[in-house]
Amino acid sequence: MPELPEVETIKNALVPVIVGRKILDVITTVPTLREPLNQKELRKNIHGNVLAIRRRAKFLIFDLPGNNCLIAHLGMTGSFRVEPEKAPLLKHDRVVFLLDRNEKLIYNDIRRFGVIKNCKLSAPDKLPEEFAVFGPEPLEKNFNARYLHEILKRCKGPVKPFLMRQDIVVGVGNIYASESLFMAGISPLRPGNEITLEECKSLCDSIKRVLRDSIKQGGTTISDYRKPDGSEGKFVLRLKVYGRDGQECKKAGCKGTIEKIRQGGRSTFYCNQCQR
DNA sequence: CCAAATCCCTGCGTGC
DNA sequence: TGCACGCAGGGATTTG
Repeated sequence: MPELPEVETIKNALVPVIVGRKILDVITTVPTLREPLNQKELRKNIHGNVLAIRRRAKFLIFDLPGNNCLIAHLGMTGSFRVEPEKAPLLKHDRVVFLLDRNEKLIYNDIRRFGVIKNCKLSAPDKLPEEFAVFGPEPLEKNFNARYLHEILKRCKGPVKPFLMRQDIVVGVGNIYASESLFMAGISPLRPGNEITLEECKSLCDSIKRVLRDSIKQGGTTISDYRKPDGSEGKFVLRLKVYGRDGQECKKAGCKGTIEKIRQGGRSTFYCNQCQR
């Protein structure tokens, strides 16, 4: 569930609380998340001052001394919170980072689809080598109509699943893919290679607007997602199609109905009238 | 080579 | 009330 706006919101909340603090120790409570949790490796490398917290794609990067960093991916149900050292652990608390000033940073993940690991960077400010496969950040200038058109013209299948591919553009998940296509008035069923440069411009702009608007609202809370302070993101109130199957289209003057279909094993929501 | 299907995991809602 | 089942979806892996 956490897509780019949710991860960005979490980063923004963690920066003032965590940057400059010292990690003293790491405790794991389960052997694996999506990948095995290597407690030995984590304890050895994840310690010292947190120099910065960055986001790339749906990953958080906690920069540490010695070009070490902690990589965190929240999967579907991951969350972070800060508590006093003595506070009891809750169900599904998977990794605990002991901090200075008698506090701890806790990673909770019901379904264990997340990733917590350490990584050595080639230089400060560099990204982990495994991130080389990622496409552009959707809010950066190198994600634009010309780029998207160039990619999509090689995509024969329906456009929507391609928007969720992290090697094409990062950070767009199931919710924002549906919402962006609605805003652009493009059907999720349209073959990628039939989408014109002009439509790519519209789609590109829509992706940027939807993501920026959601970040402003603190992300989308559907069920599990919470900001680190426990509050909910407000973008759910602005969703136009996601989760609205059977309801009226919200576009002014449109008499369409929101449909729900399955694409690539995921639900897609779209208006049967104003998305062509 | 590309795309669709499957799997990982837990909680929740539904129908019988 | 309880149980079986489907669904939620990020992403790696498998299958077609």
